[in-house]
Amino acid sequence: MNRPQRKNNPDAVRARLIECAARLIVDDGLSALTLENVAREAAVSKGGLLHHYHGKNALIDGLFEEVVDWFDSQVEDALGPEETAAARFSKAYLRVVAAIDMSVPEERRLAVLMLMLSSDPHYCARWNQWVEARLQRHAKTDLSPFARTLRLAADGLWLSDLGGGPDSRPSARREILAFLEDLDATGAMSANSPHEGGQ
Amino acid sequence: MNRPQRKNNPDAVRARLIECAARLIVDDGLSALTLENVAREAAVSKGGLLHHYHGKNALIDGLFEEVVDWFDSQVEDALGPEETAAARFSKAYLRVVAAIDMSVPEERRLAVLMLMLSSDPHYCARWNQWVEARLQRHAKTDLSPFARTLRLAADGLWLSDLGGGPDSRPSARREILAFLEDLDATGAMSANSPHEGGQ
DNA sequence: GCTAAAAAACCGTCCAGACGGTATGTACTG
DNA sequence: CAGTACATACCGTCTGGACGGTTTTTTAGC
Repeated sequence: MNRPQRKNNPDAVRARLIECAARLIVDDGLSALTLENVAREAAVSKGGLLHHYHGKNALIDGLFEEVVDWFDSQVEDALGPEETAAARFSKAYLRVVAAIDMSVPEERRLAVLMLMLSSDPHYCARWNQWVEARLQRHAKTDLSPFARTLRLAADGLWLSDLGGGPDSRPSARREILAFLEDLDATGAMSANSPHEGGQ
Repeated sequence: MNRPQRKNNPDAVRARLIECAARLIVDDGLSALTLENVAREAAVSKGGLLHHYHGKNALIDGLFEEVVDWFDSQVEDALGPEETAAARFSKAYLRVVAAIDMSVPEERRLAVLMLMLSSDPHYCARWNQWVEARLQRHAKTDLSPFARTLRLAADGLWLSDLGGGPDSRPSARREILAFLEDLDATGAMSANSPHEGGQ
């Protein structure tokens, strides 16, 4: 019944194409993202690639969408139970970013997002849109300077992951996380933005 | 064409080439960085460009070096007077990044650095080298989680500048800066890093 | 100081290769 | 048979860069 070796598996091919595109970007830089390279990596012909994605932009769009969706769901899962907890969203954001393990392909893709963000104003705008939307949804808890700082630090961590900088080492990362959580515990974020009173 | 007392000034030409390359990247994206474009912007022929920089890589390397040097000198200038102050280097780092005004061409170039960092692993490595070197020099003051967090937040701010995210607005930025300085004042960074020395 | 030679600065053209994309063919599936 | 899922071949464009020529600046010899 279940043939493990189906000859045709377009969904798998599409997934492989996205996956390979991400891998190429992260490992070899944006300039390595060519249709031919992606096709070869995914063991598909260029024509095959273009059958699934009608052009390079479609490929990149697909990749972008996929990664944002993934990140979104991760953050959603990481949200703490208390809906009124200070910096609830930003803490989840940081937790997800800090938990990234670059050796896991799925998580590796987040680096791609970072790449695209910085390289193309278009994706930049779409990312900002996502962030703004989430901030609006969590306006009660995540507009404080503390929340902003958390997200900023998360972005820094994220960037560091991409380049393998000195702060991407697990020990350094754990230190930072502990530090920020400590801040949280001591109520350092009580100095809130003009909008809200925290805690 | 008659040149009115044409003066040969190769250094100025080189500087102009770098400048135009930076401008092109920031304004029109990495893909706009072609030899022809740079040459045209700098009012030099492609041959002339290649006379000064033996290939595109040499041009980019020159640009990279220049920007890093500039940033380095800025941070050096921003270093506080007390040599033993906690997070002395990281605070200067943050100050420089936070002071970036994207409407000033010279400071705009920092965006180029960010771009190159994220797009090419090679420059990523060289940037890390710089950071590591500075961290080693300031090992006594800048290995604490607080210092790390400062730099991370600076990177986040930096990235935000590039994309015009919600945290790049002056008001948000001032809030964050004030928050971090407040942290500093309350001595939150006293919990220092356990380990020492790198590599 | 004058001049000739050498070097540096700069120009314009041409070309091989890469890249995105198209057109067409073919095998498998339902 | 129709439609999906690919492969192969090919095209037009762009880009990096090589190359040879021209002008300007420097150096050397006298």
